[in-house]
Amino acid sequence: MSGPPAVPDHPTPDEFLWGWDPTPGIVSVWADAGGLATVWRRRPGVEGAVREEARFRPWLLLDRLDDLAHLGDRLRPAAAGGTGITWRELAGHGALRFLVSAPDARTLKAAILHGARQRLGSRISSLRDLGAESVLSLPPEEQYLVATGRNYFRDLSFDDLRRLQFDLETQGLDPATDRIFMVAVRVPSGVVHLLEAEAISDAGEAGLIRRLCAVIRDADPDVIENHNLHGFDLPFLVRRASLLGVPLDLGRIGPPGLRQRAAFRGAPDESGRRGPRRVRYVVPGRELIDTMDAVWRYDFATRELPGHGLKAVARHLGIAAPDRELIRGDQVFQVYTTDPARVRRYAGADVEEVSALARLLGGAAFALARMAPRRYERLADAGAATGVIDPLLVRAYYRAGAALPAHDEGRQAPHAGAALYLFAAGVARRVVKADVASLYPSLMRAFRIGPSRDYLGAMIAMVDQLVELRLGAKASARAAPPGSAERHTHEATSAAMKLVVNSAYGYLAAGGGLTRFADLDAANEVTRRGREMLALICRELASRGVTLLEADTDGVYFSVPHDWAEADERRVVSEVAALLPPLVQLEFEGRYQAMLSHEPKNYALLGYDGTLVLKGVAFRSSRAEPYGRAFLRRAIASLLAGDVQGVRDAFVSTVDALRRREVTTHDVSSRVRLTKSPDRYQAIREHRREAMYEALLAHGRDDWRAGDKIRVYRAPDGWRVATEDDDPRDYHVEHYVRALRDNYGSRLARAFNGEGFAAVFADPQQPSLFETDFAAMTPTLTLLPPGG
DNA sequence: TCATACCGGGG
DNA sequence: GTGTACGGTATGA
Repeated sequence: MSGPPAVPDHPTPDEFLWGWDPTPGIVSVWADAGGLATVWRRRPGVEGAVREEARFRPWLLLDRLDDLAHLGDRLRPAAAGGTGITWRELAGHGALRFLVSAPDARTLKAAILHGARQRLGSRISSLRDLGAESVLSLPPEEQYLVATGRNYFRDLSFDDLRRLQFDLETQGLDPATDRIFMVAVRVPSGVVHLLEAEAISDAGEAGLIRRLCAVIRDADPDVIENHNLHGFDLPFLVRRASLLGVPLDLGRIGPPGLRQRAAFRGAPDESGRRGPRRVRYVVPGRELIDTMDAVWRYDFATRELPGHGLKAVARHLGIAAPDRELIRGDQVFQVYTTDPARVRRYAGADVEEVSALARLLGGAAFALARMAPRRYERLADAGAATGVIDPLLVRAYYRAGAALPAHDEGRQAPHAGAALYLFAAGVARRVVKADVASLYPSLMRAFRIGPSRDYLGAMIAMVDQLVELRLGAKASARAAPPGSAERHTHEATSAAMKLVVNSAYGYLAAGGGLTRFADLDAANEVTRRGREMLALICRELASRGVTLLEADTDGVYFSVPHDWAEADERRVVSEVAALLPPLVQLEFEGRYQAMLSHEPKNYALLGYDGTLVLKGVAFRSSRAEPYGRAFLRRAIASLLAGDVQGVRDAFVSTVDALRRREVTTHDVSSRVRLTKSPDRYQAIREHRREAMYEALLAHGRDDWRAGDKIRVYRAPDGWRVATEDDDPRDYHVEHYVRALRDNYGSRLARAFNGEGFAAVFADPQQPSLFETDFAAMTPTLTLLPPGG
């Protein structure tokens, strides 16, 4: 490859990121193969959206013109100003170098297929059969947005959108048999309508669906939201409406009925049911947003949510009302028959929470839609690499008039990942954490590592710009009043930029089957630089007199000598930071009284304010029994305070409490999930008995459902079911005594030598030959050999 | 015991 | 036309 080829136009990095057409206020786009784009725009504070129609020329990219040669002189160069099918050869090195367009995508497609069949045979039935290496064809809306340089939401803030939430209440989960009996609808003004079927009958349900459509048409929202909208409410509604023969007239134009698009997550495809083929519903003029997607994306970054259900998330994020009505899913309809007011409160709370959740977490997708040439609803459920970066790159090359590289499946190069070292195990004091902010994007910028085939340098230019812009967005967010729309928009912009920047590396590593510019060599170079950087940081820290504890990918824990002050800690971090390339920033992240280092990625930290944080599966197993969990926290708190006597006391008192049966049944029970239904278990019971189910049956229960969670505990003769209102304390004491030492005590073992551990966790009822002076013992730190 | 298959959510 | 990921549990060999 020679140097970068000349390209006819010179898009700016600004245009890579933001497009170039300043048209403000676009809230939805719908385009068809005939080259008609319908655009809805609104002005802040004005209730109605304006509908505009625009003509565009459908276009696609080909690797050759051969298949259009049969058109003869009906195929004309774009420069000659033809109105039929035209072509233009793009500059640069990419395989997809012919931009062809026509007034109608269908005639263009038909012409290509006609030629392709002559060349390759009749098995070619769609453009897809030509392969991604030969053709790039975008959905009509994206063709329009790429070609015009327009984007959604310019000059709008999230609160300028007209958003509507609706939530179905049904008799059950199966639309073949269960009816919709209530729908809660929150319209953009904030008013909540509770629509109810006048009777539990075909006519009653059909009337309910008609009223739902009428409320939505009246409110005329830009956006329709719910939690699991695409996984439950829409497919359920579509199915019921079809069974009842009610038209679903929800769009802003066109005939009634929802359209479908292929999606990875969504409802199962009704026709073919092999593989992960799913569909999502689409409607002209409105964006259908599932808050579960936003929750998913949020949890991917934070990994702190207890679950992804609406109620759990709302509670966790502090948007659930304190008196929030809760009803178990399988009881909703039954409660409705006896206490309908309760179900109304419940359904109303659902839509209120969805609205708050969408506002809290939906901003990132909103901000992305101001950059990438895709519909807002697509950006809300797309992965960052294929869903955001790829469209941005395609637009950058289109704008430059530059040929696009085709997907390259490439080789499956072995990929070396991040570095992980455990330098020491046991208890360390005066611990400091230092880490590199956004390590991988920083390395890409610092060493100019980008996809080798990105000859415009668009990806690095975008990462550079996003990182810089994000600093500005963060500052603007801080400057804006808390809770204001302005602050919200800036925070969302910052979050969206972080998402894109952090996925740039993932884009490289994803492999050519997924992303157009994938480059495993570049990805390997990023991780290699990362390992090198981490090793350098560790080496330089160690040479300044600290003790290294654990290093993982982009951060390192170390302990400092006893006579160092915080200023000394900060000084070594800045000294080492100064040795790194300018764009790689090592930061002082935190300091702790003490750390228990157990295994890689498994440790406990005691802050100077006394807070104890446990990290890793060894310390936070969901199956852990409450008594063990409580013991572990108490013992580790003592251990990190250097109080071995306290650890011994925690163990002895827990053992004593078990033997005196002072521990409740609940506290020795653990939560398990039932996977077999009663029927299924009965079917295999003679063949193979399973303790959990036997316990349930012995408990007199045969009405459970697959997926239910129960608590069980060990009795001397097997497993039993623990219930809320019964506390028989007939558990197998010695089983739990053993578990206390083997499952929980063992997590402190690295802080002792063998004899010390044996003494601390010795059975209090079996006096040893000599007394141990626990108060004189100190937890130890063991330096591990490199590579261990 | 280890490998793999499947789940998450919605009423 | 799409293209997730991650940690847990259940299962089967």
